[in-house]
Amino acid sequence: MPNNQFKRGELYSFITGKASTAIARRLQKKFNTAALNLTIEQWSVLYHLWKQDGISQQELCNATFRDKPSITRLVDNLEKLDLVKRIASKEDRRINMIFLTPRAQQLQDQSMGLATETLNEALKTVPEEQIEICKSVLQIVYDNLK
Amino acid sequence: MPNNQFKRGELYSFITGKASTAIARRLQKKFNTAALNLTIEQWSVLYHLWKQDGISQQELCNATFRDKPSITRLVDNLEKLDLVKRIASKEDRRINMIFLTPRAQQLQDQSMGLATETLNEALKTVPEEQIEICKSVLQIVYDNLK
DNA sequence: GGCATATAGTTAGTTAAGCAACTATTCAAA
DNA sequence: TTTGAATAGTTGCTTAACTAACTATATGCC
Repeated sequence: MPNNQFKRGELYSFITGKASTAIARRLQKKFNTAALNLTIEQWSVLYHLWKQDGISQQELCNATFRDKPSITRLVDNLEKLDLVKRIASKEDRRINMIFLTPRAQQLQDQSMGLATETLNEALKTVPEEQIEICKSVLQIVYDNLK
Repeated sequence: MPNNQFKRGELYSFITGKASTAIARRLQKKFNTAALNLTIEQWSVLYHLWKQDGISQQELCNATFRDKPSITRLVDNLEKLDLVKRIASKEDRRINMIFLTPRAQQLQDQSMGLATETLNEALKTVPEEQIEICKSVLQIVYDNLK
C-alpha cells in the first residue's frame, strides 16, 4: 500500500474533521443565541428520540455512535434539565427506556430549524450533486472503518 | 431560505461528523497498538511542529483550529510527556515558542505512517476524483462558516 | 435448578473542548 | 510618559469522550 498517496494538508483535514467541527460550533452558537440551553451532544440524543420516543440507552448508543458511559452521562444531564425520563422496562429490568418530557417535545421545531439553517449556510455555495458525492464518500469512509 | 432542503439522516451525519470521528478512532487504536502513548489531539499539535518547529501557541491555535485554553493544556500535557518545550521569546516576552524534543522528532515517521495507513483504509474503495470533490466540499463548508 | 455467559447500565479516572475571567506584556495615542 | 487598548497565555468551571472495572439482570446449557 503506497505511503505517499496523500499530501500532508489533506491528510490532516480528513482526520481532524474541521468541517463538521465548524458546523457543530455554528449550531451551538445558534442554540446559545436562542437561549436554548442545550449542547450539540444533548441535541443529538433528543434528535433520535424525536424520531422514536421510548428507546433504550443501548439503542441510543447505536444511533449516536457513542459508547455506553457517554450515553449514561448525557441521559443524566438531560434528566437534570427535565428533558428526558428513564423508565425501567417491565419485560427486561436491565433496560432503561428513555422518554421525552413535554419540555423536550417543545424544543423540536425550533432546534431542527436552526440545524437546517446551519446546514444551508454551510452548503449554500455547493452544487447539489457535489453534496451527494461528498455524503456518499463520508458514508463509505464510515462503513470501511466500522 | 427553504427549511426542507435536507432529509433528516443527512443533516445528522453532516453535523456530527461520524466519518472523521471513525477515522480518528481508528488512528487512535493504531497508536495504542503501537504503544505510542499519544492522543490524536496531541498528535495533531506535533503534526504542525513537524512542519515548522518553534512556533508560538497562538500559531498552534490557528493551525489546529483550537482556542487558547485548549492549546495551553495540550502543550502542558506534551511537556509532561517530554515531547515539547516552552521557550519564552526574547523579542516578545508574552510569547512562548514551542519546540520539539528529540523524543518527539523520533515519533514523526511512525505516526505519520499510521495516519496514512488509516486514510488508505478509509478511502480504499473511493475513486480518486470523488475524494477530490469531497475534500473541496468540506473546504467550502469550512470557509462558509469560518 | 445451578452455573457460565452475555447484556444493560453505572462508576471512576484521564484527556479534551468551550466559555469567562484573569495576568502579563506590548503598543499606540494623547 | 502615561494611560488605554490589544495581544499572548493561564486558570477555573462545565460538558463530553474513551477505557476499564464494576453491578444487576437475563439467558442458555448441563
